[in-house]
Amino acid sequence: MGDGGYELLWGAKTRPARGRPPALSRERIVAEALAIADAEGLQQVSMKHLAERLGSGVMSLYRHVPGKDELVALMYDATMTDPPRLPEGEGWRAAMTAWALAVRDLFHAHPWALALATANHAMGPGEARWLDTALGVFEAEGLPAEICLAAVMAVNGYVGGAVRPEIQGQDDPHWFRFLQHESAREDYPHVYRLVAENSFTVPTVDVFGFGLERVLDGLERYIEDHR
Amino acid sequence: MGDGGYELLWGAKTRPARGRPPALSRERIVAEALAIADAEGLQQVSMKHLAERLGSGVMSLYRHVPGKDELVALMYDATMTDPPRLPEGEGWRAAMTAWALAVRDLFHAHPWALALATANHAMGPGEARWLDTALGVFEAEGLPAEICLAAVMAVNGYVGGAVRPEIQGQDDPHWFRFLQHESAREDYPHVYRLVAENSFTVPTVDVFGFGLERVLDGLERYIEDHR
DNA sequence: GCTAATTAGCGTATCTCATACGCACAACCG
DNA sequence: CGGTTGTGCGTATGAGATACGCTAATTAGC
Repeated sequence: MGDGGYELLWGAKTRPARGRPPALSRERIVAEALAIADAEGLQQVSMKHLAERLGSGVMSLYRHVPGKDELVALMYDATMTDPPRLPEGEGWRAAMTAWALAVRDLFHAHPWALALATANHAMGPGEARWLDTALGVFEAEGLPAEICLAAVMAVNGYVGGAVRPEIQGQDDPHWFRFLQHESAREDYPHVYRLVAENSFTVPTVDVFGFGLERVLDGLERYIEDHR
Repeated sequence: MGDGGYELLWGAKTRPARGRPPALSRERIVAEALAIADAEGLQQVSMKHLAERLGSGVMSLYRHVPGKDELVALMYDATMTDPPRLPEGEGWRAAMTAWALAVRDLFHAHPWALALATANHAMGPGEARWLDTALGVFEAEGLPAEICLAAVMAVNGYVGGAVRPEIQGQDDPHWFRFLQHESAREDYPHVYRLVAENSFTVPTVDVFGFGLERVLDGLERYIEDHR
C-alpha cells in the first residue's frame, strides 16, 4: 500500500458489467466481520471464521478485500456510517454534548473499536463525516478553522480517553485490586484514599459527564473571550 | 488468567535459592522487547526475534513470561517506570501541565503504546504510580476523591486523544487526501474549508497546547467555584 | 564429594492464521 | 458458440505462538 489505506477506503467501486457476477460483496463481508467483532471480540475475527459465517471459501474474501489489516480498517470506518444528528438552534454546547455522547455510544456498541481509534490509519468516509459534523458546530461560532480543529480534538480526545475505563470496568474487576498489597498505602497514597472512600466501586458522580462539562467549560470561556 | 493480568504484573518475585541459576530475567526480556518495539514497531516483536536478540532459545522465554499477551502488558507498564517529576509550589495547573506533557512525551517515545493505552488491561505498578501522582495534585486542592479521579480522567483522556494525530502525522501524509475527491466540497464542507485555509498542513497554532489549556480552564473554573 | 531435589534452557512438534497461486466456472459479448 | 473477463475457492506455504519433555546446572543434605 504505502498510502495508509487511502485507496481502499476511498477508491471508487465501479461494477464491471462483464464476467461472473459476485456472490460476495465488500459490504457484506465488512458487515459480517463487524457482527463477529461486536459479539465475540475482534480477536475472533479470522478469515476462516468469517468465511464460514458467509458460507464461502476463505480465499474468496480476498477478491473483495486486500487483506486482514485492510478489512479491519474498513470495519472501523463502518462503525461510523451515519453521522450523529445534533440539536440545532440550541447552541454549540448542546450540539457538542450530543456529539460527544454519540461518540461514546459508538465505543460502547463496538468496544473493540476503541483500540483502533488510537492506532495508525487513514481517515475513511465515515470518520470524515463525523469530524465534519463536529467542525461545523464550531465553525458556526465564527472561530478560525484551526481553532475549530483544536476544539474538536479536545472534545474527541477527552471522549476517547474517558470511555476506556467505562468499557473496561465491565469485564475487569481487577483494576484496583493491587491496593490489597501491604505496600499500597505508602506507594499509592492517593489512589488508596480514593478507594478507601469507596468512591470508585460505588460512583456517585457521573465521571464521564463531569469531565465533559469541564472540557466544554474551558471551550466556552475561550469562545466568550474571543467573540 | 482471568485476573486481567493482575498476578503477572503484581506478583512477588522471590528468587529460589536452589536449581539452575537463570541466564535470562523477566526484566531483561521486557527491556529488550521494548527496544525492539521502539525501533521497529510492536509488530516486529515476535518471540523468535526477541530470543535471537537475547541470544537464547525461543522457549526459554516462557520460563519468565507466561505468553505473548502478558509480555505486551509488561512492556506497556514498563514504559511508565519512573513517574514524572512535577513542579511543586507553583499550583495545580503548572503541575498538571507538566504531567500532561510527560504523558505526551511517553507516547512520542513509544508510539506503539498508544493503541495499548485504550485496550483492555489491568493496571500495573508503573501506571498506578503515574495515576497516583496526578491524583495527588488535585487532592492537594482539597477536592473530593471522586472529583479528583474525574479530573485526572479528563486530562488523561484528552492527552491520549490529542497525541494520536501528532504521532500519526509523522508517517501518514494521507490523512486529508480524500479532500481531492470531487464530492469532497459538498460532502465535507467544513473539513474542506479547514484545508482550504491551509491551516492543517502548516499549523500556526499549537493544537495540543490549545486543547490542554481549554481542559485546564474548565477545571480551574470548577475548582474556583467550589473552593 | 555424592546424590537427590530443584529449576532453567531449549529442540521438536503442533496448531492456528494469513495469504500466494492457479485452476475451474459463470456470465456477457460478439 | 467460442473468447473474454472476473469470481469462487482448494491447496500449499510460511510465519508465529506455544505444549511437551529432555537435558543441564546448581544447591541441600548426607
